[in-house]
Amino acid sequence: MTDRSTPRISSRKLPQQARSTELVAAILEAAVQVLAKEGVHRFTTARVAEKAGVSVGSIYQYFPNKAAILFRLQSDEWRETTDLLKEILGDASSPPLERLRALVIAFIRSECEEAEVRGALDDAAPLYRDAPEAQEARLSGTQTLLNFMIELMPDTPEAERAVVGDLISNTLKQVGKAFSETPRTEAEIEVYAGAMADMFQAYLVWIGWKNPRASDRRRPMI
Amino acid sequence: MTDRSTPRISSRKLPQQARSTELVAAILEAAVQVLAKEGVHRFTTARVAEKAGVSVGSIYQYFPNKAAILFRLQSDEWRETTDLLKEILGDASSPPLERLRALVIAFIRSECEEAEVRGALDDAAPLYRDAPEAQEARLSGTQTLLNFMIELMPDTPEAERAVVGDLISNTLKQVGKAFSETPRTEAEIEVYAGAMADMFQAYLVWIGWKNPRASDRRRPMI
DNA sequence: CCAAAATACGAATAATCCGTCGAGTTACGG
DNA sequence: CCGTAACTCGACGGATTATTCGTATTTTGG
Repeated sequence: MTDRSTPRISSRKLPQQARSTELVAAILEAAVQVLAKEGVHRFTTARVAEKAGVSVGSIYQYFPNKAAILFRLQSDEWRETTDLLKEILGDASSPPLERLRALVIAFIRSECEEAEVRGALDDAAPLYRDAPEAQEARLSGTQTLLNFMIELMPDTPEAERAVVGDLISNTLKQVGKAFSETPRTEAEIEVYAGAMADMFQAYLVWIGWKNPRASDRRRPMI
Repeated sequence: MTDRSTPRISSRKLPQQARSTELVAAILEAAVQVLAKEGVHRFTTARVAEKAGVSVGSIYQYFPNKAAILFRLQSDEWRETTDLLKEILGDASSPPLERLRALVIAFIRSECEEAEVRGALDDAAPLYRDAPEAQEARLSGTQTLLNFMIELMPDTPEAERAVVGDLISNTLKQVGKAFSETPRTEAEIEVYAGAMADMFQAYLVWIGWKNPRASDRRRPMI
């Protein structure tokens, strides 16, 4: 790897004809398989090329380097997850704490479903972590949750809300990741995610009770 | 790396004379420096040897492979942290929830202090994660906390207590790790760790309130 | 002071891997 | 139908690295 300080990691050029589009798709699919079956330290351009039925050179037509393939996979996953969260949070009909609970369960479940690939992607993180695109993407993912915190803690001072939001979203992300690293049954998932939701709820209720203020009549939180 | 399925990772042989003891110490010290300054992917036996002022061959007298050096570093850190926790939890004079708070703050602070090395060690985890010694060590670290949970939730059924304990210790560990990945001021540490302790406390109080039972008179939890 | 054991050395080995390049192939536009 | 551009190929260069092993040096015990 050419190991410049901030490696380019976006696409080298975009596929224009049909065959090259398929080629990129084949590469990505093969990459997932190689990653899941062999792990990061066996994840080589040669192996991906072989699995995809293309040549190494072709990979480098559309990916500037190996890390770019991994980043692309991670990027796609992030997008999917963000969409999932947005969908749940967008349903304004159910009360905030219920939406939070639904979100926790959905998130944990989603992590467990693709644990194989995600675990390997985390191992590979050092390869693309420093790229500016990655930092950007991570930030945007967190932002969605932080905005939702305003709904959950309308009467909490901005500064405290930021800390609490950071704590909750980090817990969700990090603990969810660790939890999904070992295979889980659906029952285990529900119990654990339920407990996590309970913890968030107890915390938020306590915060709400600590900062009563508010226009006096407001639907209680639970 | 010889990449056998379950690589030996413990010491190859023990130093017997004074010079070899110093040599091992020099290797470990150099390893820390290389790791902190260069990162995992620059962590090579050659670089460690050079920094330590010894030869590559000497390294392999006492470490079966590169991963063993990293595992040894991680192992030492785990031991230190475990001792720290035991010390705090052992003080039977202060009430459980206060000890938990002290523990959270001490743990987070300790993570932040050695963030440089720890971050790199996490990146290196794939290299030794599968070794039986590592799995064992991880387990023992968690056990200390789980035992403490009995004190915190005397009236909670065993099954639930296990889940809650796992959730709390995972949160502490994982979120602490993520938090320490960016440099923090002492003030930030206290705010964040305080918030985490608040969250645990709110959760535990809520659980205690949900499972009242108990021999009626028992010192209330807060 | 000597023999044997422990220790230290570092060049050599064997393997791996990323990314390039020039030649060959396929599709497209006119 | 042909010239050009897009595309694909895969051997090869260049670089890095983990680990070994024969040799040299130092310590120890007697």
